[in-house]
Amino acid sequence: MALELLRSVPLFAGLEEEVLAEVAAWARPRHLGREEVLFRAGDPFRGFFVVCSGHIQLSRLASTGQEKVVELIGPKETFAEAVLFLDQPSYPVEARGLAPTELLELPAEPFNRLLDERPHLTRNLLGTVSRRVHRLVQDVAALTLQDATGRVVGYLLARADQAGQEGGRVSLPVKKAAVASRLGVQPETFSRVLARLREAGAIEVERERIRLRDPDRLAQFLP
Amino acid sequence: MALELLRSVPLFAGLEEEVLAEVAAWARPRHLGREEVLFRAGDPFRGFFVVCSGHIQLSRLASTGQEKVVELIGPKETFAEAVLFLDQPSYPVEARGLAPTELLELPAEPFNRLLDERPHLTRNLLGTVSRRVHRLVQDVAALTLQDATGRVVGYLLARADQAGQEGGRVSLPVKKAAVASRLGVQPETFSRVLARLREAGAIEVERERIRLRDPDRLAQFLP
DNA sequence: CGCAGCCTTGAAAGCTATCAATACTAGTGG
DNA sequence: CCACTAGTATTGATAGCTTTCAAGGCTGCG
Repeated sequence: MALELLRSVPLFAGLEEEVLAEVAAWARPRHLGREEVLFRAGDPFRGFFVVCSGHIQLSRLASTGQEKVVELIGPKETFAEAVLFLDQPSYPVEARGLAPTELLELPAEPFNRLLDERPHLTRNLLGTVSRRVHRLVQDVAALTLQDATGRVVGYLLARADQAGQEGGRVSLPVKKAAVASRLGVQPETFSRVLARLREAGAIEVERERIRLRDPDRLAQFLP
Repeated sequence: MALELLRSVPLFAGLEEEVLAEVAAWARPRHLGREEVLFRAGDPFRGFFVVCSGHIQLSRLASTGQEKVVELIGPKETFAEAVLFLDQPSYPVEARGLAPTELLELPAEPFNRLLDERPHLTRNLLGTVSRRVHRLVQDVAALTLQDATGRVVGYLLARADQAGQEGGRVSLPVKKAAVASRLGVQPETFSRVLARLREAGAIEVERERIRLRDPDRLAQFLP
């Protein structure tokens, strides 16, 4: 049920039940198949989204055909909220499903009105967008201050923290090429880095499951 | 005068005079010398800032001593607004003056209260932070999809648009090494790229002033 | 069983960083 | 007014990392 899910989304944390219900009433369920495009860069803004299950890839395309994955979005995460407030509301990236994915679409207009009535929601939204700024700044720094190995190690350690899985088990959310692009690396390089970490005894790789067998040794690969 | 300046800051655009006056009353003037540090990464958040004159460099330091300039802030621009809304309010970057700089510091607390009373201000703030997200996404994409030449050309063209100086005159806001770092390039590479563009007849360089003599030819250097 | 997609591995090329030296500028003090 | 100096920018040569191109291996599905 939509309401159930919304409650666990940080953006809606701490909201009164009635507000939550109102949001849920507006939310439009959407399904997205594997490799299916939700919107393209430049499309006019209609609303933003909450992921219920599955994974979304936000990417930017170069004129050469290359693409860079800007972000990978998983369950209970929102995306495109910041587009609401741009002067020219059009999506700056492309969104595509990486697997069969269930979404909720939150249309711009009713949400916009709700913001004016509910300061708490607005405050949450500012927090969400601000965290995104923070993460992007980290990404920019990582892309210039760290080499490929450093970025991969940083990603693994961050994911181990966040997932909180004991024993340092990390599982890549999507196919490796997408993670590689997210980290600003070619798939081949990503594979080679993992191989080197494995040979060094820092990790064990089995399919998309990675065990951080020696986090300290792993951390030594950071610049 | 502070009030005069605030009026021209996008963040405060369209606000009632009384609100503007209130903000101005709280604003604390600060002076920053060349290379003087305003705050370091990790310092507890006290407030955010408006640049009156001069230039600020926001940078992130690696453990190796290297630094990456995340953003260059000029007159009438604000920075660190997004830090207000992080769960753990501490500055994620270092701010340093690149020249003698006049600032206004807007302390967190009174501002926070004002936000709850003034939806318009909150809306502006969301717009400002969202634009920052947008720019950062562009930066991330540029760092991975374009080579050094592409990023320099992109920067020159963007600055020519924004400055709106006729005849395509661009002047670098600060010393070249800072601009280079902002673009994710070493100073030597930046110098070489400019030299190549000059030899190709696309630009003329004189000190920190650059003339875009042939924007079309310049654009051909983009990937 | 065979095919398609994904991942891995190898070799070579390209771009950028790094190290080093020189030119240049601006600000300082004689 | 000129010489000096420190900071800044340019240029050259080399090394290193990553990308690119190519081929082989693995897996899951029809």
